[in-house]
Amino acid sequence: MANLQEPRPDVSRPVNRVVSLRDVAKEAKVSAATVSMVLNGNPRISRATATRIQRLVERMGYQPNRLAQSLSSKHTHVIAVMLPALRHAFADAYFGEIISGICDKAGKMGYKVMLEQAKPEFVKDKQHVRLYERRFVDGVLCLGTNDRHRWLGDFAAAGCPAMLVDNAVDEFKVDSVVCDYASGAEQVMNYLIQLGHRRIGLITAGQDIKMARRVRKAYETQLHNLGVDCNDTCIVDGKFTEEGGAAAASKLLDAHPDMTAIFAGNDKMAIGAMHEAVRRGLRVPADLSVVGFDDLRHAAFINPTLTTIHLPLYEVGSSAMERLVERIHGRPEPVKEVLPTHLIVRQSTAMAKTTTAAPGQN
Amino acid sequence: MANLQEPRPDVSRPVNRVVSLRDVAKEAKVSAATVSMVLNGNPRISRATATRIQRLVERMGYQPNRLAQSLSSKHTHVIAVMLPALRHAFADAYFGEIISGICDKAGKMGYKVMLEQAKPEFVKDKQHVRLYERRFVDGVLCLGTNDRHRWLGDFAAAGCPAMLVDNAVDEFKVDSVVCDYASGAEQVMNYLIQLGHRRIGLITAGQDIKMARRVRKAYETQLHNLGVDCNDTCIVDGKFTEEGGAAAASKLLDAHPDMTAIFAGNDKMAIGAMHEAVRRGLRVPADLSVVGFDDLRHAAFINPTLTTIHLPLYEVGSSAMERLVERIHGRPEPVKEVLPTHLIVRQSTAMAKTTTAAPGQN
DNA sequence: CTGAAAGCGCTTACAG
DNA sequence: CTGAAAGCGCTTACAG
Repeated sequence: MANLQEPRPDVSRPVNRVVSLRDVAKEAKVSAATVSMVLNGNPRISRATATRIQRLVERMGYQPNRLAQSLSSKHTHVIAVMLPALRHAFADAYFGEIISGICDKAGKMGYKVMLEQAKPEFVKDKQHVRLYERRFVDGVLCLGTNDRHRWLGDFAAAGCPAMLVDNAVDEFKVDSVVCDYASGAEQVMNYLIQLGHRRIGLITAGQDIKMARRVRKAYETQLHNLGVDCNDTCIVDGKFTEEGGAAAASKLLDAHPDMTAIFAGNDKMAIGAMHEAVRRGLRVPADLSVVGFDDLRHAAFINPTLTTIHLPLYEVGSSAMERLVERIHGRPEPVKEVLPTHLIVRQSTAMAKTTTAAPGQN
Repeated sequence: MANLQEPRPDVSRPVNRVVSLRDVAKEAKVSAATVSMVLNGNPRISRATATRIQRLVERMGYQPNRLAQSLSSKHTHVIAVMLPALRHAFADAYFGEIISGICDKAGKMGYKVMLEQAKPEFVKDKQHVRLYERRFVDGVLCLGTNDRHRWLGDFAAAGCPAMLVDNAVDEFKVDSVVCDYASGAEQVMNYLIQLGHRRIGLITAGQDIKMARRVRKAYETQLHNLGVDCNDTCIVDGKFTEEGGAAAASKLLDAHPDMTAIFAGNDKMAIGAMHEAVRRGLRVPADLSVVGFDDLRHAAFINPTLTTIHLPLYEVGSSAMERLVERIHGRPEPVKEVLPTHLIVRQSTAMAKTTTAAPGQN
């Protein structure tokens, strides 16, 4: 009769309790260390024991507690994505595309992704480094950075692996993976000039962002080489937004009624510019050509569809993730990766008016 | 002379090693438990010791290791956001707006947010529950779900706090916070009918999504009450995308050349529909009124600007986060929250052609 | 090839 | 009001 007690569940171990490494070890009559090594593929364990234990793990439905794993192993297998403190950062197709690349690659590499926003108090409290110091993550990917983000220097100081995504900052030695903005801007300018445009306006934004400065630089250089004088009234800040783009276009068109083309530093500003042009009764592209930069999804669905530079944002995210993990694993060389961009010609651009008047031109 | 050794740094403790609870305790000449309790605001510790230790913590720059904290305390203070397995889920303004609300609220509540995508293999391997079982997170927020997502039932079975965001599923008892889709659709239909529209097409999508079914239901009921016969050729699936919306509009306009209004189940499809209308030489809104659903940011920046239903997505995300934490803390009552929606009238809608012909109407 | 022990850095009862 | 001990669930040397 006393034997009847045996199958009774142990009170100190509720039936539904999650099974631990020790439970498996006990069941297999080996040490916890052995089970751990089997799970981690340590070749020291004999194939026989390994398969026997693997089966048992399967059968018992054992799931390692990652807190314990990480506490022991010192690796969290989590990385943080830092977004800028913009109200619509998460709803922004630009960041979304990068994050998509990051998450897909992370999944494949066995990493999890934590989302953070670089709000003022957050960085003031050094939370961005705490993320690493307190063992939330193994490294940080920074999106939407600019030169004023002095907290970027904190990562190196704390020994936290970090990488800038689609931007670079000279001041701090931080790794980066970026799109080739300079080449993109050159392609736009070459194309517009080929179409006969001379009076070309630039809607720029974020001159504290190195990549944006490169676009402006390329624009100025091309016009300069052409002998077109481009004073500052040809360049207006559009704040990266549709509203800003519309306002900037308004300023440009007021100052230069003869303007035949507008090159915007991103698709959103280009869309705002087109909006403003239409509001003024201008036809796009007949009266005004508009070019964007980004190739966001809906650039192909506005009216007219937008000529723009395609940025390989998904690939930039994916590659940045990969490089960051290499850094985490101790790769010493600094990373400076540049991915190619290319022009997508759609409906928002046409020959400049003056040139179309010339005979023999098609 | 032997005393000279004392200040020499202990070899077993590298100078740069991160300071631990024990280091603080040793320095303060109290037990680790005491320091821990001070940090956790346990009132058992005298004010004197508490402030003394707090100052020391500050001075030594102590940062608690959250892995150790979580392993002991059983709380991770992390929640997961599960996105659907769509290629552009992260770049989608709809999800972005919700995530924004979630992250802001999470930050305020001391929670971190982990990003996951419900890819087929992910859910097949039960990774969505593992997230909880393996102690990555304390709970899960599910976005973009539908009736075919049978894995939603796994959360309850595993005792994992979970919540559906902006959708509900009858089959499983999962909490939810949603926008009032039924009321939104009613507002659209009332408005269009008031404008004199009778031949109204519906571009729908995701009939395996309860919220989408509610929109369709409201559409059908309103037309039925009006005595307008609406056969199935008035309802076309647009797959939630611009392309799908354009194709759906094409079908609708082919089948019903007399159609004066199209109501799309989301803004993207509405934009696609407008695109198709313009392609056919129809003027929006003069020839065809188009109404969207979502009120995404760029709905106000397309041409013409889009009349649509505003969905409080940020608030839905924020509220879902709050409710989830309540659930994690043991709140027993199931959550079914519904947030109000409202019509935003912009430029894409006008009086129906036939009615404008009638005298005395304004 | 495997085990026993120590340790990761906290929190939580249990004493006093 | 505070301390010593046990424990969270793993991994990593150290032995043999």
